[in-house]
Amino acid sequence: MARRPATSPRKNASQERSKATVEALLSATARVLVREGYDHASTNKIADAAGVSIGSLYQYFPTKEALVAAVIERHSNEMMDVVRSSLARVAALPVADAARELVRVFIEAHRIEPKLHRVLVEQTPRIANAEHVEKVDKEAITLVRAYLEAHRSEIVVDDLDMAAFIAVTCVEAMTHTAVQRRPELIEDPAFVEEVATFLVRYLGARERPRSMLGRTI
Amino acid sequence: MARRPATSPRKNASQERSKATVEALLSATARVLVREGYDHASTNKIADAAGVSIGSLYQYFPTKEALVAAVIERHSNEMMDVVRSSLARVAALPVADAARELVRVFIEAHRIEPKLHRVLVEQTPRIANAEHVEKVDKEAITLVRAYLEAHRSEIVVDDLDMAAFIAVTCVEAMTHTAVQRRPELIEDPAFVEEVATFLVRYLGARERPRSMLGRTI
DNA sequence: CTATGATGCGAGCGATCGCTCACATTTGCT
DNA sequence: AGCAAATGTGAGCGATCGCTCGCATCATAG
Repeated sequence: MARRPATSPRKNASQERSKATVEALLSATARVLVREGYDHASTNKIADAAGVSIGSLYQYFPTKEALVAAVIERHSNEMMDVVRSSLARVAALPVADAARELVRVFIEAHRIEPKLHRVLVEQTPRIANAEHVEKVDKEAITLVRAYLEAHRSEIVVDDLDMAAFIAVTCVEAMTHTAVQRRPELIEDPAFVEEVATFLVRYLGARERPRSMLGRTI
Repeated sequence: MARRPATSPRKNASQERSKATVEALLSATARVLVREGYDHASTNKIADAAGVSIGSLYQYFPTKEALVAAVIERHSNEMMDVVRSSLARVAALPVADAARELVRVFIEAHRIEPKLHRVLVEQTPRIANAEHVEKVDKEAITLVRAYLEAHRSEIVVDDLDMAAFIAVTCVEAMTHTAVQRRPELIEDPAFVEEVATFLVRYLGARERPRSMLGRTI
């Protein structure tokens, strides 16, 4: 009898059946988190919403935090995919266009389950959260830095690390804040344009002549 | 007998004694929040830490959330004071200097109990939190907008609302992110300089000639 | 002093939480 | 079919939580 002490999550979900259980748990967790917030999202409620017994929940996730961490990981991976795949096609574009695309892709990434995103960012206990939320930014910074390196002749900033950090942090903040507090801006093309302009002027690339700037909203 | 049903907080803390109790509760709440995080900061622990009985706690604060909300209010008022008083002295300065001061004052504001700030921003239930955290930004945006209006001739942006929103949101984000994830940047004068430059270039004000930009870190 | 209201106290209630475990059912394999 | 492993079940435990309430103590006015 090699059976483990029954507690602790089962190592592998080898059969199809159990994959479905895990999937049901993850999506139920997301739903309950959105509906109840972190504090009131009890494991019993989540198991109910998943149509799964509480015992099964604890066979795949050792704690509530582990369950939420899995949801965070999945969500931030989805966001990273959007960012990665879109930024990959930008390498050859001039700075002004790349900046616009960077802004666009961050907004696009925030369209993925925005309510869940909000709960995860705002209510999730620190330990589980920081690592993954930070990961998106970290990778974006790396990608942007590589782009800036390749386009050094077009820009005037000196410290590429600093510039990439500033660019990503600001775009992320603008996007995040707009999504949470000014939803109307998300639909406004002038907003994308303005934030892109913000970036371009900082990086020092040539932009459209000022006489053409006109009103932007 | 005008005594209320004993429950619900007592209306007024008229005597000196009760003011001290309220003060003890507020500061104990801050301490326990930092030490335990929101979830594990129980009202019993807070009452203990304040050297006050749990009953007294509930005579001044109807719920745990109300108690935390009071701490949030007090903290964000302290931050607003710093921002307000410092920005008031900037009105006459040219854009480049004002931008630098804006960055500096936000960093300064984040020096007030940074650990408490972090817990309040990151772990506090939404309802109590959003209103006050947002208030600092709202007021800063108003102040910055007024400044931009007065200095319109120095800048090239068209939409002052948008510009003020972008400026404040980005400075706040840079500061917040730096405080939480890159503490070394807070002490780095080049960081202030770089973010200020970021702003100035966007606003379109004249800045030091590019030949002088040199390395900034 | 006494009386009265303001303030302080803390055992403990009811609810809920995260989580366990003994057992049942299903699946895969021979 | 038969058996073992994988997977699923849910009553309920112990802990903790937010919070109540009956009562003690303190401050002040008369």
